[in-house]
Amino acid sequence: MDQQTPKSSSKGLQEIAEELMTAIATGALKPGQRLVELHLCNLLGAKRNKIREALRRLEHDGFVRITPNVGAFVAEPSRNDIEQIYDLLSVLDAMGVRIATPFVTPEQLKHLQTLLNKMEATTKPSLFADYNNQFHTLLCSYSENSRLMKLTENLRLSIAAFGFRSFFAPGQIEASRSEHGKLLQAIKQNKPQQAERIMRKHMVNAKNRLIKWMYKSL
Amino acid sequence: MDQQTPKSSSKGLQEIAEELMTAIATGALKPGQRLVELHLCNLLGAKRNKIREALRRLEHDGFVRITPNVGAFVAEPSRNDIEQIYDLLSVLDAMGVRIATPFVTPEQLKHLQTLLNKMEATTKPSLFADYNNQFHTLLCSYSENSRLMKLTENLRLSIAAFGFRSFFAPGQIEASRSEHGKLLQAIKQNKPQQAERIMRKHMVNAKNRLIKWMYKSL
DNA sequence: AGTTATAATATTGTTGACAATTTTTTCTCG
DNA sequence: CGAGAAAAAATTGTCAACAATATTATAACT
Repeated sequence: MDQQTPKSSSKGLQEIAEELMTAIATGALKPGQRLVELHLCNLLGAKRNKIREALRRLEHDGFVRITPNVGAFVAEPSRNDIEQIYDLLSVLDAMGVRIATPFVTPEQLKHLQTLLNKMEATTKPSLFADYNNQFHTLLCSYSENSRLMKLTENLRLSIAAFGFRSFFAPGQIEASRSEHGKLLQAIKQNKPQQAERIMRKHMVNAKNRLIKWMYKSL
Repeated sequence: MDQQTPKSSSKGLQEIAEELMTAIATGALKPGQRLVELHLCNLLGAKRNKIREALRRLEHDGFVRITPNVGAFVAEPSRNDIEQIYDLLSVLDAMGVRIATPFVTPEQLKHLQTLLNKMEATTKPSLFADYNNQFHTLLCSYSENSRLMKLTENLRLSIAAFGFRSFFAPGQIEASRSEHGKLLQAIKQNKPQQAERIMRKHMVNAKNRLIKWMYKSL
């Protein structure tokens, strides 16, 4: 009768996968950590088959590494992995803003500005990183390309566990702010190509800042 | 004892998923067609749990649509879906060629040229489309970004079932040839940015040609 | 004949049990 | 005490049976 029963019974695959992803992204599950199916079962209140499927999906999306007959482990992204992910994000986010720019409404602009304001008001790196993610995600959503959205969300999550680290380096928060400012201006002036260029540069810079900071001893 | 047993026993998830994807891509499984788990079981010689997991992955990657308690159906990409996929491919393939260009070896260039030659020699649309896919895939592989590779392969497969149709339109094969020629030249001359631009334009053109052809009655 | 209710079948969803394998612990011997 | 073998426990992989639901076929009625 009722069209949309509120997913009455147990948790769905999507939910479980998301919970696991955020647990990995927030660092509750640490890189290299072993993921025992039964533990996840009573941790998330789900049956083993569901956990199993979720783990396979997470492997496919690069969040965990599965060794046959041994088990699943939280992925430990190498430097190369990080660079790959940022390279992908740079062109995808840039594409997003290019497509979105001509259609951004004043309200949406306001939301973006609000997030930038919040970023102005904070100096705490982890919080700043959170707003930063929200900004990029929101902006990307305005492109109305659901596939692009899913891809970028996944990529962002997969580096969330350590992407925030670059904001600990001195001067990086300021640099990020300034780049975001320029970006928003290009959007306001309805210049898609310029916005795309700025975004791409911004993400490449972010990549370089993070790499430099993480591997600064070398 | 032996380090690498050759996947002795039954089929793995990866295999099953790939078989299903190619079956969808080649049109052996048609858009909208219902996929009954038991049928796939004795079709692929796999157990239901494996089929199940494979279907879930395929749903996640956009190859099938799953309705709870009802089942899985081969996806029927809408015009919007097709545009989304081509838009993604245009920036991803372009990124691939940009990264690859500075590192392409003479041998790799030769392989690419060989494929272009084959494309010169054929006028059969489906065969042309096949070589076309091989060309793009091979070129993308030279970027050495495994994530990019996986993404573009999936995207290409997900439109393979009808992407070839545009080559039935008069003049489209020739247009594609000329664009590929320019692209290879830019690569030979080690001009990454130019190659990137050409690739992007090429993919946008391909998108427009396909859309125009598929929805020409409108 | 056409339409609706009812039964039969088919299909998906879920669960627990068991086999195969790996990991940990214990035990034995030098 | 340490190394290595043997036993125990833990974990993953697999499967078949069952429940819940949807689809199809049949029957009853107008």
